[in-house]
Parts: sequence; structure tokens; C-alpha cells
Amino acid sequence: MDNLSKNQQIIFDLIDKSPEPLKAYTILFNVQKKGIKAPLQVYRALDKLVEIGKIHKIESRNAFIACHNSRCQVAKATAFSICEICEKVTEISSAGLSKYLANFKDKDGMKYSKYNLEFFGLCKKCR
Amino acid sequence: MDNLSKNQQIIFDLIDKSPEPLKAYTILFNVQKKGIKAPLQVYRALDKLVEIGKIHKIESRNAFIACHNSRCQVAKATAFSICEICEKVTEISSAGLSKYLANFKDKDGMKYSKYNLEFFGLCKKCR
DNA sequence: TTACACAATGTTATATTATAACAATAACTA
DNA sequence: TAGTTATTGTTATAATATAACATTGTGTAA
Repeated sequence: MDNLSKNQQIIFDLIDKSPEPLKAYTILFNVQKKGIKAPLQVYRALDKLVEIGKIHKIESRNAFIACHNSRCQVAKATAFSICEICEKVTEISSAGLSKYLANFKDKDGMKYSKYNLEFFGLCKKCR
Repeated sequence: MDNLSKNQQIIFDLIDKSPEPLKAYTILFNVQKKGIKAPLQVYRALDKLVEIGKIHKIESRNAFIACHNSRCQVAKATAFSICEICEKVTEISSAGLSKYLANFKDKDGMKYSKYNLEFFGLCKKCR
């Protein structure tokens, strides 16, 4: 189950090599030469890759980034920093943050093992 | 600057009265009788309302909810819990959480005053 | 007041993001 | 090797969001 299908592999490779998050239709454009011709083929692969934790969706940008953090693969507990100028996105891998959020209880005492956190600010270069 | 324009007020009222987050085209449908006929009129009002902190966008759902938390109005630092079954969304107002996230530093020592956090789980009723 | 600046509106068209529905094929498993 | 499930291919369409341009309203300062 760790083996990706053909389309999944093609699309994962593209995202994994990209220095920036990729949008679905950018991906589509880039894999058309490899025979993936329809949006749905892209979205299906993306869905699966998200499901198994190989990539994450940056919700505020409708874009996808490869996971480089073993911590989030199972938990689907993700955190990113996003530069509001250059749009650089970095996955945050902080044991302290993960721990804090995983243990956070709401007013009803409810805990949440799944979450998505997006920080916004300026990256080193843009500051 | 605290006074909303006509369209902004109409759309804010609708969102504010709604027990659940509303999507842009649901809003459009509901305000057509009040003379707001085009998507752009809705999106412009939504943009403004988000900008001034009267509403928030639930990014993972492409939906909008009224703010009931004075804390986030300035900071644009928001947190929500989302039920994965009934889609109920609740804004989280926790001084501890706000403080922790506002003071969180990434690997480069960078702090972020803007963030959006979405917790996923099951609400009381759906558990 | 009046002119200026700026915010908000109205309108048409279109771009972008995502899914429905159905048929066929490949891969895994009992 | 039949049955099951995942994956693929394809066409069409739904859902979300913005571009471009013309017009109207609103606040403010001379």
C-alpha cells in the first residue's frame, strides 16, 4: 500500500520536486506530456496522495506541497508558514507545537487529533 | 469606518443570523430578493467584511461565518473546530491558545501574528 | 458650496477550482 | 481464476472566484 500508482507517482514526483506549492491546473499542464489529460485524473491522484499523507493541501492557497515531516503522516496534523509577499510555504515541524495542539482542549473538554494551521507573515528574504 | 455599506450590511446580517457557515453562492441566492444579483457583489462585500474582521472564511470549506470573538478582530488570528459529520463550525476563543500561537517561534525565530487554525473532529452531538 | 478623492455599486464576461456519471482496465486476494 | 477493489480514461458540468469597465454614492477640505 506504500506503492503509488502510475498517475499518483507522476504527480507526486512533480510536487516533490517543486520548490513551491503547486495548483491542480498547474500540475495538469505539467503532466499532459505524460498522458494525464483531464482534471479529474489530477484531482483523483491528489485526493489519494493527501489521504495517505504524501502531500498536503495548503487550504488558503488551493495548492499542494509534498510532506517532509514524518510526524504528520499519520495524524493529519499539519502546520505551515506562508509568506504573504513571495508565497513561500514551509511546513513547520515542531514537537512543541504538535504536542500543544494535540493536547489542546476546547470549552467542552474536547481534543482534536486532526488540525491544519497556517501562519502568515514575511519570510526571511521578504522581511 | 465601522458603518457597513448597504450590500455589506445585507450580507453580514445574513451570515450573522446563520447557525452555520454560508457559501458565497448560497449567500447570493438568499440576497437576490434584496437586489444583489451578481457574484461579484457578494464577493466584494465578503472581502471587505473579512478585511475588517466582521466575518471569517473557513478555508477548508470555502464558507463564511460571523465573528463572535473580540480577540480576533484586530489580529486576524483565528481558530475553529469543525465537525466532520455535521459540519458544525465553532470559533474557538481561548486566551491560552491565542497566546501560545502568537508567541510561537519557528526554526528561524520568526513569530507570526496572523494565523488560521482549523481543528477537525466530531462535535458533541455526533460523537 | 463645490470640487476632489475614494469607496462602493452595477454589469457582463470569463477564469479558476472541483466533481458527477459512466465505462473500461489493472492489481490484489481468496 | 473468479471476485473484488483500486485505478484509469473520458465527457460534461458544477462550484468558486476574479477581470474589466462604467457609474454612483459618500466623506472631506478648500
